Amino acid sequence: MRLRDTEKVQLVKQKAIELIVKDGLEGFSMNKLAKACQISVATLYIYYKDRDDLIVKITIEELESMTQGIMKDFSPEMSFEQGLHKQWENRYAFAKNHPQMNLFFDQLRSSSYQSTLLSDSISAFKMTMGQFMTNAIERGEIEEMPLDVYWSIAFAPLYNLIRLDQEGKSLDGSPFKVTDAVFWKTFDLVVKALKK
Amino acid sequence: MRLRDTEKVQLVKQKAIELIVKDGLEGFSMNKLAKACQISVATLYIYYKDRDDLIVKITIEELESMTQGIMKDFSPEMSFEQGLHKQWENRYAFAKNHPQMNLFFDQLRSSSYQSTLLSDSISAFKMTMGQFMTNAIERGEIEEMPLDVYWSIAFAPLYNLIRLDQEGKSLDGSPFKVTDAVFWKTFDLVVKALKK
DNA sequence: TTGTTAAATGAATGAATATTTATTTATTTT
DNA sequence: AAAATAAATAAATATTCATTCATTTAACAA
Repeated sequence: MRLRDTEKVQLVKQKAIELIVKDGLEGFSMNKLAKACQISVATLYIYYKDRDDLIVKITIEELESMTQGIMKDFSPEMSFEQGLHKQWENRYAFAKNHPQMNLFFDQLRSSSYQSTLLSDSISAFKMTMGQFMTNAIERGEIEEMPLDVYWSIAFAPLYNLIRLDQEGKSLDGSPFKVTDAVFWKTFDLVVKALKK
Repeated sequence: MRLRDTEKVQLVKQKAIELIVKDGLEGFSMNKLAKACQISVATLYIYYKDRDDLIVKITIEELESMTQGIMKDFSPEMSFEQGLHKQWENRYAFAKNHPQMNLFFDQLRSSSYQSTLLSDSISAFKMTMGQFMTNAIERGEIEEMPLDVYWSIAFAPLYNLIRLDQEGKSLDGSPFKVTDAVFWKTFDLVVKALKK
């Protein structure tokens, strides 16, 4: 029995993400991926059943790594301001350490894979986040509101900042990097919106 | 001289948007588009120079229609709360009347067309929006903050709500439609965040 | 009616795509 | 060292892609 070359397997995963971020799913092909890894296309079909399988499996792995990163040291029992701060911290850190991840997920969110992937697998994660909000409301820390309203205010501004930062330019076209100051200033305003 | 069939031209535009929203740019092809319109592929090459030209021209037209819709009855001289309310109203109305548009632009934002399209053409529009914020700060209606922070708080929650609405399901998986009440509740919280 | 012009077409083109095949290579087990 | 097994490959296949070509069709001008 010959062993599967784990370095090669890792390389495939990494290059796939790179290529999809660079060219979009539209410009991503099995042949290009093989060439980028300097391996035979056929090898890809040993690792994965087909193109779809490759994309789905890689995405699920990355999703899991991301939820893990986001949940680090977080508990739905934390106080509202502590908990939300931790969430912002974790998401900020993850975006910095995995600069391609948000772009990668953007690709999948705006593709035919969305329904398969992004809606299903994260349900446990979402439950926890829902619980956190419910607790905060019950404690009277924030106003009562639907989960979707909460989520839209609590996180949409954060991801918009991260996106602008990674695109590297501000809305007026000038160069742009999110500083810690700007980031936490935004956080303060979000807390102001939600707190009772 | 035979006249170009304007109904056919319109059909091509509409079906192109439909297909891109459904399958992504990745799954969009000239042959599929022709088949969907029940015309010859060659006809597409009478209307448009090539695939790129088709995508770019259609996008520019839709962008113009959208900025027009968003700017209706708005002026950067309006008071902060009135002006932002009008912006939310216009964007909400546009999203309702053109349910595919946000999804369509999402496709392009996460593609190689982004730099060509979404950064260039809207600059006048962005200038106006920047002016509106600057005025609000000068009048002391809102706190001082960078444009990107303002934008992230003022509009990212809105678009997140619209997206959830159009996906038709809430974060916990239950069916979801944005009601006027939910929409304006979110608006109130956003105003609360920004106002001095 | 006839000629002119561009719209519209069906059927090709070659290039790129995903996937499969037959074969070779490396590693473990006997 | 030989047999067994799966990894890895190079080369082929069938399909889909964007684009073009030769031809027909419709509308107007003479």
